[in-house]
Amino acid sequence: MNLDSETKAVELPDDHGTELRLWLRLLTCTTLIEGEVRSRLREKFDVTLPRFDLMAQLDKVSDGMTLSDLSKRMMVSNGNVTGLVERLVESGHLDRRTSETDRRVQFIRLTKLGRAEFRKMATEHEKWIADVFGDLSPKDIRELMRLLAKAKGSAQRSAKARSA
Amino acid sequence: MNLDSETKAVELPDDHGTELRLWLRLLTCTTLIEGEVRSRLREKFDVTLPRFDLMAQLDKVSDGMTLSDLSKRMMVSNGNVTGLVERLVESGHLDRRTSETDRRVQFIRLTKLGRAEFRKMATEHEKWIADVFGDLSPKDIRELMRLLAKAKGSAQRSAKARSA
DNA sequence: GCCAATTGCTTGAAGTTTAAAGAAATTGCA
DNA sequence: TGCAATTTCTTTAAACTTCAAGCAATTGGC
Repeated sequence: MNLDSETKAVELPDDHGTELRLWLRLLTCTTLIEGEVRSRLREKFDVTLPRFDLMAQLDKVSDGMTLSDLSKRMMVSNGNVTGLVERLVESGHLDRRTSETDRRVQFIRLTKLGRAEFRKMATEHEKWIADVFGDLSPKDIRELMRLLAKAKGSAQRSAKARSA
Repeated sequence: MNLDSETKAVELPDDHGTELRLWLRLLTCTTLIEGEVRSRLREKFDVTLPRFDLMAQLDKVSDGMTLSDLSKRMMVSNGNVTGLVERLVESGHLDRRTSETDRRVQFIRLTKLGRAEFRKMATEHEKWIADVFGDLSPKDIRELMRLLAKAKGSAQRSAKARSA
């Protein structure tokens, strides 16, 4: 009887505990910060996080974006974006225009109102985030950025391998 | 005229850009992994992520947990947990029992079926996560753990300061 | 013991989210 | 050209989520 291999098999049926703990910690951090941002957005601006996120994507460009672009960037489903855009057009923050060369395509832009309101929120938002990470040194931040970039690459590789 | 202070004021109206980029990267990582886990859970086990998360909390304990405990640990609202538990009791995965000493309190446990199914899923889940972080060295993982712990502490401090 | 405050949970409304199916338009290829 | 794939977007159903209001039970002064 091979005691070594027996013991190993029982105690280390592949030790993936550290990765799991890492994932849970990552998730906890994100959930915590997301909840905080959500609360503050509601409290100070009476706006939901998804709407803020959508406007943030649109604020980056001047000439509009299609629904598909939005759903890819926000990493949510197409149908989801349809509904969000609908409500934001309704409230006067967004402007939708059908493409002249491809009638399936809708270009979405921030209205003047939408951009003005977003800019106000974004300024505050940036301060909140700075405060949230206030205990981290510049070096900590650089290191986190680097490691998260590596993690992102790894996760993309893993996701791609599955769907292939 | 003081050129220095002028320039500074224009170019650095508080530079919080790095923190914001860090937050977006953190969020992207989490969203990416979460989406991957969600897909695989649905695909292989036909279960939703929230249900898996809830069962994961209950699997840690043998003698059950109250709804409040669950909502605190999962960092979601009370009403949310009520609905989730309801559906999982319905499907035979959970068991609810009213406390004898405090009739407001409900103790929730995994049924035999629930625990068996969860264990199967958890084994697979752990492998997925190990693969997701597969490109990271043990040292990378240790560093990420450390920095995320620091970030979590910082975020908690920030959240607490606001609500105070 | 009384009763205001607190705690545990549920409910209802509004919104977000996904997955899946489908409609409309365009593209590419034989 | 013809028409099968593809792309873009919408729709639908079910589930998830939050917030706020509310109910019932318990607790902590007094």
